[in-house]
Amino acid sequence: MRRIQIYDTLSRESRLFVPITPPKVGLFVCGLTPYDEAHIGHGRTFVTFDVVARALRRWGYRVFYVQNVTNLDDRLIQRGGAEGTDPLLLAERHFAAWTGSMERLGVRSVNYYPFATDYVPEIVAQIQKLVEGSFAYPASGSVYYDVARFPAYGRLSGQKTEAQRPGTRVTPEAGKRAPEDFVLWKAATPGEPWWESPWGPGRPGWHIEDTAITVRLLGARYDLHGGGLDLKFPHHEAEIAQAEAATGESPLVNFWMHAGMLNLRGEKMSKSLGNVVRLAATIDEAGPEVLRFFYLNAHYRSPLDFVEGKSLPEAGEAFERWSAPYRRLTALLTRDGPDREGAELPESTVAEADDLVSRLDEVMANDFNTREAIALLFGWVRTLSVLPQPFETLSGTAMETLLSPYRWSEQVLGLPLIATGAGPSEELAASVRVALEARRRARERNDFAEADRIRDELKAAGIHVEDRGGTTHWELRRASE
RNA sequence: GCCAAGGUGGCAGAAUGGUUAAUGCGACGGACUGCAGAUCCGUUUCCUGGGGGUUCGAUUCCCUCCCUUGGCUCCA
Repeated sequence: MRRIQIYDTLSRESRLFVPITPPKVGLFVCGLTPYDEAHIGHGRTFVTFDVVARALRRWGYRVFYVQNVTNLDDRLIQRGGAEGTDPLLLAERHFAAWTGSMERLGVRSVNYYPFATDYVPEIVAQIQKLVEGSFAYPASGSVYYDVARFPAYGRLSGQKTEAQRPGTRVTPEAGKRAPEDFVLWKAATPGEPWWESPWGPGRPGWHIEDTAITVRLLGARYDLHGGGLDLKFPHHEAEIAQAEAATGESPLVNFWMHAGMLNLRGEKMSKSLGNVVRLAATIDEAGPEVLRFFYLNAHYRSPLDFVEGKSLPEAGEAFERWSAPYRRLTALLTRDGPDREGAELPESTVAEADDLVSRLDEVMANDFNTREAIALLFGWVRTLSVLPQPFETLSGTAMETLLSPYRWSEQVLGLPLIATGAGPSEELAASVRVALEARRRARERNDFAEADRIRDELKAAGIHVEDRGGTTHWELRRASE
């Protein structure tokens, strides 16, 4: 199979990817806690791992992609309490909105979204194992992980434990033996959702759901674990400690992948700074393709800076040019069908297309370098724009050849998004034809004022008109562009 | 303070131990156009944070300093 290099954040190096049981690949990505609207930083992470799954599937792997949903935690309880809503219902609601955004962004590779509260028996069982193995201890109705019992704790993040870190102040929590110990099971508080357990009524801590879910669904060891860089410590550190101690197997995952943060004007988005850019609204404004293009226009591990009023318009310009040949070819094929008659391409062009597709696979196999892939595709845009034969003269087969690098992109990058709408309606097309015919006559009699008036009017209706050579082309564009 | 990831042209953002350091956006000039747009051609001069070191050669490897971002038990 293809040689795939993936950067593993635990070993801090790029390594050859070899699945535990090929062609199967287990992929787990930390999902989110749906206590509020998703922002564009969340979007980046999930588009990243969508592309990872798409690429691996293209290369013949059978990827089982699991992404958990923390549908109960402190924030949900707090928010629910403030709104007078059941936290579980609140989570449900935000989850629905969030998957809606994901769908629009073309994130479709997740196989299963397990909810934390559907895995309480697994969670309790795992905690029990940890208690039995003396990796965890109960204290006043809660259960804590005894970090001192797991020497590898801190290897992923390079963090030292509190004990090794003199001079830091930590507010001690009742019952904890050491400040770095984390809660596995939280004793119930009146009015909050709770489950029965050997330690009394309570609910799961934050970290435990992931390992209870992955041990159940992906096994004690699996191939890939993804998430935002901000989860590296303590969350992923805790996952390793929990799973490896509970199963006795190591390593929990072969490759840790962390997506870089999306910064807003150089600083992290956060509620307290009031600089959160909402995902759904951004998709509305810029269009899902442009946002997805923006994300993939940087390497997934690099920090990416988002500047309002600049980043997306810029990405929009680039995407427009990048996808223009695709749109023109697709329109012709849609109109005439794949069997349309016309000229074939010279051998050299066919070979060039094939070669490009292999190079695309190559750059993607190098730690999913989407930016490099996009750059290569821009080279194809140039090739197409200097092609001696106009698209209109080509056969359906020839057009498919020209589209083949874009087909690769549809499959792997998820761009352009396969259109969900049917395109302009026949009714609209007819009225545009009438308007353009009027404009043509106006131009014929050199009445350019009238011709431009018609063009401006169409533009206001979102119809972009271009005179290319002797013919006039038009297409629908988003009003904001 | 500790840990981690980064610092590349006007901006965004790749790559590489070695001839001219991608690609995009923007700007400028030209071709085409009634104009615009799109496209093409050209320009945007000696762009890899500072300083050391290794090397025939470093932007790439090592050390150090500075700066930015993230994490240090809420984080995608």
